[in-house]
Amino acid sequence: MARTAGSHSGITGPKVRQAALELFAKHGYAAVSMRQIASEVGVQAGALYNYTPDKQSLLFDLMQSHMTELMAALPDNTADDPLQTLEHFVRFHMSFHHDRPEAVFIAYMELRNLNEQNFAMIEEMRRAYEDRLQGILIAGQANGVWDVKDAKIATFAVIAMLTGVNTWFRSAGRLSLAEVQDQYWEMVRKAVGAD
Amino acid sequence: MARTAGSHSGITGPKVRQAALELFAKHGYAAVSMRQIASEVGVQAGALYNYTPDKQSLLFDLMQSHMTELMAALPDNTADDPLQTLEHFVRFHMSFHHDRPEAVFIAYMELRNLNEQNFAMIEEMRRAYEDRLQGILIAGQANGVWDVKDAKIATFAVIAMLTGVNTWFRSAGRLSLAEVQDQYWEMVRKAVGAD
DNA sequence: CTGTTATCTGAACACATGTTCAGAACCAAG
DNA sequence: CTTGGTTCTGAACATGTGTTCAGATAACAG
Repeated sequence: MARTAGSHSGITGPKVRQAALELFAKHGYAAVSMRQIASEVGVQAGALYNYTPDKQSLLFDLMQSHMTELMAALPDNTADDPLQTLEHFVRFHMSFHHDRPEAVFIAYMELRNLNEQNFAMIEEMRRAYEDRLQGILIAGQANGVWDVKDAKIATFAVIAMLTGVNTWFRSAGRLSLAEVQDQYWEMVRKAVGAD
Repeated sequence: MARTAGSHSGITGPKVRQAALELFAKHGYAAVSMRQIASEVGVQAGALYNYTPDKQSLLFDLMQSHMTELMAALPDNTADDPLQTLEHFVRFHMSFHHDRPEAVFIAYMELRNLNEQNFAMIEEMRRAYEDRLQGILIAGQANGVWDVKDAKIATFAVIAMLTGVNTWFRSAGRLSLAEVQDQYWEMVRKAVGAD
């Protein structure tokens, strides 16, 4: 019969993930204890093990969810012309990352705390994401829309530049996200040599 | 029992720093124990306290040394024209960071493990470094050498882009550092709108 | 109400943590 | 060889670690 028994699985589960997300982002995976997470949730440490087999899986699940969401949200790019596609990518990357600073932070900082298998899986998803940008850059190069010497290098450069925004941008600052997006898009457009 | 040494302050001291540098860079500050560092040095944990008052100071010293070296090595830029100054900055940043990947990694990843005072000091040094680039960008803007909408944003963008190289560049790869420097310089030059 | 079952507590386990310190081991000078 | 000072060991301290599990607790079905 329909599950529904005694309690708060539907509430506690998400709370555990949320607490882990915030604490890992703030203090780092290694510096956060299961007891701290439990305390944030309002529960004893043992109860966490109803929701994750171990601490490592908790980290991995957060990172995997993030990367899966990222890939799913990434706009398709078979239709438009390369310049528009690149612009969409730039704006998408910035707004998606802006909306989930903790997950982004963890995805970049905690790679070394994944075990070998988990690391390989996340790394492959990251590569798939980078490949999407690289594909766009190659397409525009083939069409003569812009001029990049090495698509791989340009890919790294653009992603690093865009992701870096998360380290300083605050919604309460002097610029809105839209303004920052405009300026970054202009820099990217110029950097690849598009008019 | 068999002890190893007698008066090795001049040897053990640097060894402690080196071991801490490597281990912190590889596993993260919080994930590394004093006993691991000691073992790398070939000594018992207690002996480390002849060289550092505590673990926190060990981290801070590494970061402070790195930032001090960075500022000291940064070429002066009062003489040249802005375009050349910017090019020097770009090439300098890339080669300096390339030469000390562990220190760079630590300087970016372990900020949150500094206590409040230490964090403030490192953060100020970082700001001073960024200000140097910002100064260059403003000077070139004033001279009409290039066109950047917002010098602060351009500063962040350029630094993020350049520092990102450390995450993927390997000397054994298909490109030399010089080639990568050339390409990044071209992208930066175009991004700021210089001919 | 009773019976069932998912959820949680609280204690325990075995081991790791940063740090301290008395005393041993060592080196160099006299 | 003796003395003096530096460097290191080995054990200890108090606390924290991830994880397990028997049993208490709560929510539902009948």
